[in-house]
Amino acid sequence: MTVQDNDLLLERQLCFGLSVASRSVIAAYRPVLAKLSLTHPQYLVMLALWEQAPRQVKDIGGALLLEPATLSPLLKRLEALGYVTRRRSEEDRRALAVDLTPAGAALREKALSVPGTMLARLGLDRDSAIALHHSMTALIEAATRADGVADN
Amino acid sequence: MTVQDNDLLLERQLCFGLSVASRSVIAAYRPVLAKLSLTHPQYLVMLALWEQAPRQVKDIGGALLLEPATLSPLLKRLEALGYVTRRRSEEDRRALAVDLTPAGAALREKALSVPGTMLARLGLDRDSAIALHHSMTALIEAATRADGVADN
DNA sequence: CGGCATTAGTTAGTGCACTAAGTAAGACGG
DNA sequence: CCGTCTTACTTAGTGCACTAACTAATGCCG
Repeated sequence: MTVQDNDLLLERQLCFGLSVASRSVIAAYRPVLAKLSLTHPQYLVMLALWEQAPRQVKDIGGALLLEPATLSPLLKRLEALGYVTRRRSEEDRRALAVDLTPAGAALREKALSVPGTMLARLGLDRDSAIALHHSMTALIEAATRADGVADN
Repeated sequence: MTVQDNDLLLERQLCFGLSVASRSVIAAYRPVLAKLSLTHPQYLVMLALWEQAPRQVKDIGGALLLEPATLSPLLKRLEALGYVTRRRSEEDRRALAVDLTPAGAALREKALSVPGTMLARLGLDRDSAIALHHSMTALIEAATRADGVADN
């Protein structure tokens, strides 16, 4: 078995570990978020709106690194749930002003317990969580930078 | 701003960072894997088969932590690509024996360069990759263990 | 002004991932 | 044996995520 052959195994552990970890953690969120009637991506959008509202689709997409085409139907589902409103902006009628409804704003109170619950579920203390966050940030930075580069 | 309010921000960084990192890294793989005509999940299945073939759907699912319902159509696409065969097992006609075609086995040679290319693209050395892998493994372990636990 | 490129969202199409329900084959107890 | 339980996979339905193509509003330049 050559060095490259070994890489094919190691590498499986790495890229693979990342996607499995992501799916596993999202799965761990599922029952917790179900109490808010939210999926994980919907939860992230709500977090973005709780930090600032109203926001444009483009702005939310920039914050979450999601394509407008992904957000468009997701936001309609949040609207159907009664958590957000979608209306064209007055100043620029191309832009959509996504805002919280009273129910959406109120949901924040119920969401306050989510982080604590999840850290406990995952058995993480703040330090590990922060360390993990640093790794993820560095990876994101490297991966998005790699996007523009011509590879061979 | 209370401690819990702060958590809602920190936590956004964590769970969120993980899923963004996963998507970003998969996106970085995309152009590399396109040369093999594979998506990232398809690549993971091929890695599993290069390690051992033939394998049952259940077995592959166990290795990749994927539901049979996810693999079923994915394997049909790999079959359509000419990389694998799907036929009922002789011993147990419920089970599907997923095996490599000559083209699928040959593809492994082209895949040998992927790990190196990706580590370079992501600017990771082996040590960081291994450290990252440890974090991911611990997270997966914690998240899947949390699955069974009754939460409140 | 008037035309034309740019920008913000939406729609269509493909593929992944999950849950729930269905089918078919093996296993097992009476 | 025969019915029942279990197991392996498939199908249906929902939702996320991406690319490409489209619509509509804005901005800009001559």
